[in-house]
Formats: sequence, structure tokens, C-alpha cells
Amino acid sequence: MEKQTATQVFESLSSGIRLDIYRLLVKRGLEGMVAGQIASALDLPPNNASFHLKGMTHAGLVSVAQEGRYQRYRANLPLMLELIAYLTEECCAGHPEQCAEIRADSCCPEAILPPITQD
Amino acid sequence: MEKQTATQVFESLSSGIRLDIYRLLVKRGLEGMVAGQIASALDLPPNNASFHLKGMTHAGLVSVAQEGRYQRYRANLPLMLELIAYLTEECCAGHPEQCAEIRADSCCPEAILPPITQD
DNA sequence: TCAACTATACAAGAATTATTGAAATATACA
DNA sequence: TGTATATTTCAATAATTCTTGTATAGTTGA
Repeated sequence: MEKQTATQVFESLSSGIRLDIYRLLVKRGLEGMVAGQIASALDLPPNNASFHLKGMTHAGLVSVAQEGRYQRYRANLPLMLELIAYLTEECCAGHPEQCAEIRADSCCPEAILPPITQD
Repeated sequence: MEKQTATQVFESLSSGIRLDIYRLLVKRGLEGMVAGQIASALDLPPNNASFHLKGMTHAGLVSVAQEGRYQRYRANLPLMLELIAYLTEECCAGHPEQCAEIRADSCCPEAILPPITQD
């Protein structure tokens, strides 16, 4: 993954509005939502929702498909998986035993580890 | 996880410099790096590195421990795991069969799925 | 074609963030 | 105590992003 792709995705999710949009779309899965639905679900002016959706689309975080006069948006879950891989690339290089258990648990987001202790 | 925590983490990673810092620290694992090392590794003015590290620390993305006159920074990996759980909360609600395979593969970041097809 | 509807594009001001240089704080060591 | 080192804080400017209102483009169905 290119660094610019990663920063664009993170920039997209750094706004409360865009984070709400993304999580809403993740919940909807393959069904997705059309722009107007998103705007009214989150009580946003349609042009503001459109502004944020444009940025998210450009970052690849959501996809858009035209349906007549509607625009249907869907979350791009695979991109999130690529992003996680990018972040943990070469994790704990040189000391694989350190992060073995961390990466193992990262396979099950439900299992949250306690914070790293500071020596 | 609180929404504000999530947006702060994403905001932290939305800058190329901070993303570089985070990935550098992930590679170092528990060993971490002191501020000066980080600045010279990334060819940054020390005060600029400090500026970004402060924000990342406030977001919880990195932790800091004093070692004499040095400040040692470490990546907070568990927070990233919480974040992933937060993002995929109620994923594909109502149609669990849709995302079953996606979530299964999310357990192994190496396996990247093709983009979601748009109907 | 016309009117209603959906959505995006554009422009302007407010607000936020980034970068740099200079100064300050704190620790280490002779 | 005095000097050097490590890091942070502060101030000022530059750059970017957010929000709102208005205008434009495309689609639908009478």
C-alpha cells in the first residue's frame, strides 16, 4: 500500500461526520445506502454529506454506484484490511517473539490486550 | 471505544510524518525509540518531531516514558486492535452471512479480499 | 417538454493545523 | 557549580479544511 493511500484513508476517518458515515455503511454491508438516506440518517445538509462522501470516495474508503438518480454508497471493507496489514508490516522486527501474541490476538478484535507496560 | 478517541487516532495517522513515526515505532516493538532517534531517523527538526509526538501521545497512539534526559516512545498496539473492533462493530448487521467470510479473513491481514462488487 | 427530485459543484468566510525559529526546562557530568 | 545535551514550549506565519448558501446537472414521470 502507498503511504498516500493510507494517509488519505486516515484523514477520511479523522472527522466525526465521516467516521459516522463509514460506520453506518459498514453496518449496512453490501446493501449500502443512497446519499439522501445517509444525509437524513445523520441529520446533515445534503451538500455537506456530499462533500464528505466525495473525499471518502476519493480515498477509496467507500465505493459509489449510480442507480437512476440515486447514488448508492458502500463501505470498502477490504481496504481496511490492507490498511491494517500496512500498519503492522515488519511489526517488532528483530524480535518476533515480542509481538507473536499481539498479532495472534489481532486475529480476534474481541480480545483486547492491556496497554503495553512501560518498563 | 469513544468516538472522540477514534477520531483522534485517525487524525494522528492522517499526517505522513506521524504515520512514518508510528510505523517506525511499530517496527521497534517494545524497545521503542527516544525522541532524538525518531527525529534523526526521519530527518525532522527536533521541535517538529516533538510537536507530532505530543499529539500522538495525547491520542493514546504512542506511550512515553522518561529515561533520564531522554523520552522513550513506544507504539500502543492494543489501541489499534480496539480501533479495528470499533470500526467493524455491528458489521453487516441483519445479514451476518454477508460478512462472515470478510471477518474471517480479517483475522489474517495477509489475505486481502478483492473489492466488493457493486451489484 | 415541464416540473419535481436527487445530488454535486462552486464560492466565501471561519476555524483548524503545520512548520519554523527562538527561548525555556530538565538532566548529566566534569 | 557550570556547561553541554535532550526535549519541549511558545509565537508567528503559511496552508489546509469545514461549513453554509447558492447554483448547476442529471433523472424521473406526467
